[in-house]
Parts: sequence; C-alpha cells; structure tokens
Amino acid sequence: MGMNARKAEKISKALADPNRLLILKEIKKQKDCLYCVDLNQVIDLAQPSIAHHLKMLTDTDLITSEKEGRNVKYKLNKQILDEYIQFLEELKRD
Amino acid sequence: MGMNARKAEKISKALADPNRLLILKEIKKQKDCLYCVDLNQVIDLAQPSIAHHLKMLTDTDLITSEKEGRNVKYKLNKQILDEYIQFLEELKRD
DNA sequence: TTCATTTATCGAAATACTTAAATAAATCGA
DNA sequence: TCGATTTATTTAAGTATTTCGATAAATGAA
Repeated sequence: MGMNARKAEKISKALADPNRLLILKEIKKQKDCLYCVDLNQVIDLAQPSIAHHLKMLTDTDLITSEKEGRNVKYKLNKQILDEYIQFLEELKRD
Repeated sequence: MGMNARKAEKISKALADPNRLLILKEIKKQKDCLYCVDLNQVIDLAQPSIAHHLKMLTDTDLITSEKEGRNVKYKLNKQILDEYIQFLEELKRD
C-alpha cells in the first residue's frame, strides 16, 4: 500500500546487516526460492540467530515464507523492494 | 566506484533512522541545498545529536558538506543513492 | 581583540541490536 | 508411537547506537 518514512526506516534497518544481505543474495542465487535449511551451510551463525534474521526480513515483508512439510521456503517480495526503491528515488527529486 | 554488500550495509544503516530520513527529506525540500543551522527548527534533537546524524550521512557519502563561513551547507549525493538503488535492483534479478 | 554564533567532539547514560544456549513445537519416516 | 529433523521461542550476555550536557574550535561582527 505504498511506502512512507516509517516503513522505509524499518526496511533500511532490515537491510542494515551483513547476514541479512547474505540471505537475500542467497535467495537470488537459488533462483528466488530458498529453503531455510540450506542457510546453515551458507551463514556462519547458530540456528536461532538465522531464524532471528529471517524473522526481521519477513516482518518487514522483504521476503515471504511458505511452509512445506518440515521446511520453510522463502521468496523475495519484489513489490516491497520496488516500493522502497521508489521512496529512495523520490529523495532525489528536488 | 560501485557498490558492494559492505557499503550497502553501511548505507542501509545510515538510512535506518527517522531523524536521518528527515534530514534527507529536508534537503529535498530546500531544493537540494540545506544549511545545518536550519535543521534546529526542523528536528527535535539537541545540537550534538543533529551533528552526529549529519556525520553518519556524510561518512557514508549520502550527503556532501561544504563550509560557508560559520555555516555548513549540505547536498544530497545522488550518485551514491543511485549506486545503492542499483544494488537493490540486482537483488531482484534471479 | 572580544563577544556571539555555528559546528564538532568528548563522555556518559539509556536504549536497541546481535548472538547463542536451552528448549519447545511441528512434521516426517520407520 | 517413537526418534530424527527442521524451525521457532525464550533468556541472557555482549556489543552498538542514540541522545544530551559540557566543552572546544572556527568564524564573523562590533
């Protein structure tokens, strides 16, 4: 429903961590379809820490989660990212 | 010189604060040319806090500062913002 | 030079974030 | 059902960030 400063702040915060950027990069790498279980091989953190970071990303809607049996599948929410980019573009217009 | 994950993380962190977003919005409002002294009327923070936020923005090159007598003039660095946007765009390409 | 104005820095308190161990919850397979 | 696997939650420690008061530095004006 459109971006505002509060939402942009939250998304910026979600993006302001190396491990969360790594998660997003990995989703891209896996053709926009990442299984949580595969992150343990990629990210050098304990499982609860990874779960915490995934929660930050889902709470801001940057990614969506879908349960598949015991696993959870994550996808990038391109629309939110587009809205965030639009917010940034508008900062340039003076 | 192009964006990487480390730089994008820093910029995200710089953008992850309501007062810093307010500063950027104010630069836009002032036709891309904000004087530090005018921020005191806009931002409800003590002077050292405002100086701190301005430093975060200049340290990440999101804004540039130029001394004019006693005053400091700030401008948005559109190139850095563009590079950051480009980094985000690339996250969408799977 | 002296005073007022503007910005920067230092130090400390309050708050927020990151991380991992322990544990719980959910689900699949045997 | 029982045990293994996967993910989520709670709690607590360590670290980082935000904020302000005090103060310093730089500059312009009288």
